[in-house]
Amino acid sequence: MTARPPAGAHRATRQGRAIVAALRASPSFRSAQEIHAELCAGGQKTGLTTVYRHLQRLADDGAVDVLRQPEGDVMYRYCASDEHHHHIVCRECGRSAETDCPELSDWADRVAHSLGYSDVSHAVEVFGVCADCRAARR
Amino acid sequence: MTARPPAGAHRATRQGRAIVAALRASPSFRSAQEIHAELCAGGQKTGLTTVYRHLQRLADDGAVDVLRQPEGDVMYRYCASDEHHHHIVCRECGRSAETDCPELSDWADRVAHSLGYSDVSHAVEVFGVCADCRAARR
DNA sequence: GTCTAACTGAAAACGGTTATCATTTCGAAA
DNA sequence: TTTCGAAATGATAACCGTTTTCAGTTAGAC
Ligand SMILES: [Mn+2]
Ligand SMILES: [Mn+2]
Ligand SMILES: [Zn+2]
Ligand SMILES: [Zn+2]
Repeated sequence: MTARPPAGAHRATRQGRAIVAALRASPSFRSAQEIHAELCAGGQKTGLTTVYRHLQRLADDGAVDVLRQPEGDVMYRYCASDEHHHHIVCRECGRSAETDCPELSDWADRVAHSLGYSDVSHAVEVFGVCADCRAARR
Repeated sequence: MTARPPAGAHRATRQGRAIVAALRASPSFRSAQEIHAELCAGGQKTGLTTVYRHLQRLADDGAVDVLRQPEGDVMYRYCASDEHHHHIVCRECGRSAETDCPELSDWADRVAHSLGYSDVSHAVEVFGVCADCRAARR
């Protein structure tokens, strides 16, 4: 009886490394299509499907944060922190910064419970214009 | 010279009234497709395109609030208040309640400015399980 | 009643994402 | 080092909510 491998681990591939590298190199949230285009342009041939698959798994594993823009596109960013936190995203260039949110969690819990809701979670995104973009404007 | 009408006002139609009525009657956020199905089931023949058009205009006019669910579908709800506010949405049935957010605005402004961002806006949705759904569970 | 811009809705187009499936590749075990 | 099955890949097609198109209908000002 040939005891087969555990079957469940991730395998190291050129494409996976390239996708993680692209995410790590960017201070902004990026879409699957942007990453795909970037890899192709840089000579790293990779299927769009594969990019989607890796981003999805990275998100499931909690390695990247997912942001759904007001327009609907889903964007990903490699996060410095693995704690729960939120982002401030530049409306013009996409650059984002992270911030924690103790007061926010308290507020959400308090309000939700007072209205009879349990199992509370919250989604917060703050948008603005970053210093660079403001300078470039004028 | 026949002075033509102002050209810009909205016209009263059976379909428009039905859509507004459906929104007003619901305490939950509803999708365009849900509203369309409801109208058709109730004998109010209406094109899906028309539902989308009315919801879009109502949203532009600020008469309804727009919520993009984590899964991506866009949902609409007729709002009681025209002030800036946020929602607590039941993950199971969609029922929502409104809440204001003075502390939240302060938090967002403070954090954003400290990171160099201006023209700050924020999007917040709180999710939970409402009392009815919690009761129905067990 | 006339007239025109607003409105309607069936059908086709759109665009991002996911499913399919034949093929390739990784890597644990032999 | 060779083997071999699960994991990964990627071209293609399907999906699905939404938007566009366009020919026909209708509200409502005159
Ligand atoms: Mn983050
Ligand atoms: Mn509201
Ligand atoms: Zn910027
Ligand atoms: Zn509920």
